Amino acid sequence: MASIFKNIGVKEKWKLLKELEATRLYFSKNTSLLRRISKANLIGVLDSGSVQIIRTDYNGNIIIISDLKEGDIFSTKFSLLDNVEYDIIAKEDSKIIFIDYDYILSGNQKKSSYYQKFLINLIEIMGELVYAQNKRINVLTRKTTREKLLEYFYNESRKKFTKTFILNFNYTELAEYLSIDRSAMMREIKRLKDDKIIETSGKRIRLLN
Amino acid sequence: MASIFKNIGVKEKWKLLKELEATRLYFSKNTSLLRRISKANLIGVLDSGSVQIIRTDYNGNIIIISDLKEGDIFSTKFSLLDNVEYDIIAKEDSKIIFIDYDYILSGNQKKSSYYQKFLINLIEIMGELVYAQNKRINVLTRKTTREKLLEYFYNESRKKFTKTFILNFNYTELAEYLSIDRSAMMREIKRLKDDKIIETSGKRIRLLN
DNA sequence: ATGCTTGTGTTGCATTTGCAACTTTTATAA
DNA sequence: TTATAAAAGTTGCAAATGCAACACAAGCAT
Repeated sequence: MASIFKNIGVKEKWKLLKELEATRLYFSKNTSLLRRISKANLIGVLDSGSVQIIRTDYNGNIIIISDLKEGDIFSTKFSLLDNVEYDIIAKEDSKIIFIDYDYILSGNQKKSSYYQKFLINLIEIMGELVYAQNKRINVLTRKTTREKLLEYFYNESRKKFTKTFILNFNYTELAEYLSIDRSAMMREIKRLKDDKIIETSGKRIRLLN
Repeated sequence: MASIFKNIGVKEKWKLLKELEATRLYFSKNTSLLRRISKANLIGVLDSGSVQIIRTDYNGNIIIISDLKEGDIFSTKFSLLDNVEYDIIAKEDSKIIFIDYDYILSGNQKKSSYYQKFLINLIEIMGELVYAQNKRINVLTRKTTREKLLEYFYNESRKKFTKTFILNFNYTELAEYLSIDRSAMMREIKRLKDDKIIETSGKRIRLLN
């Protein structure tokens, strides 16, 4: 798992943050980050606590876009946080380091070894993000509920090198990930079982044949 | 628009590629890149020509995942090119530079200024990629055809600062981007017009109200 | 233990959607 | 120009899906 400060010592970390003119802000539980920070191009690093990126739809329903934990990053630039529907909320008291993204890109920093490590770590994290998003797009672009489920299951099976695996999500979350109605999903899972394509027992899924 | 060699001179570019142990390969029109390169963790930079990332579904239908042009990058790591359904095809005679992704991440290169510029450019490109993917996920996760269309239209309108704009896609491509049936999409567009929510004339869309 | 919340499992029903099969229009190439 | 291909526009219909409304189980906190 990539981390933005990987291979960077504590002292170097603070030197780096100073060079980058980073600021560390404290947010108490259930407060909005976007209420306090400008929507400029920032990268936020969750130093402690936990936050959620959420979307509020026209009905007022809240959709959790992502759950971030210590060490995770988010960005007002490449997340859709410029969009009015989106917000980011501290789920616990949290400390967040903000770094100016344009300043990173401007390249007028010293070429310190830890700065270069920081860049490499950022690339690694972004690579993981791109990969996760590609995987999600890959399932979301399937037309039917059945195809979405099977694509997701086969991917998990391939990743875990076994035909039998445990879901990372609960069923409610899986429906949200696949962006389908939960009850319709349950119905389709039953059909997959009736058709002897899968077997399930709780969160354990087994791909047959 | 970001470019991987931005702010890097021609001489420096070749020095950099040598340091990174990059190789440049030639692919003639309509040949598969994955047939010739290993599926190791590579970043490919399209030096000249054009390539497409495609997915072949179980019916044998080919879905174009992305169209790459000069300067664009792709990766066997964070695209889904490890997936058997995916392939990457030269649409014209093309020259492609391959760089080992793990080698970039290993950080055991010299701290030359052009190497740092390269890293920064890579971050910028990946940032754009993440943003584009987030935008697509944002529309794909809408439940109905109408919501998908309106979300897409409102985004375009906001981006272009006008209620009247020209589609970047043709309607066939738009349906593919939204992952919906084209005829169903056309039907819904007609309903949006009937309901006086939009007006269209060719690729020109006007949002009413 | 008791209540409360969250997740699972199910069903009926109206609506939406994909699909197939067309025609017409617009581009593109010979 | 004329063929040819690609895109736009329609429609009927069966199937899939979302939604609402449940019952029930599991987890959690007081």
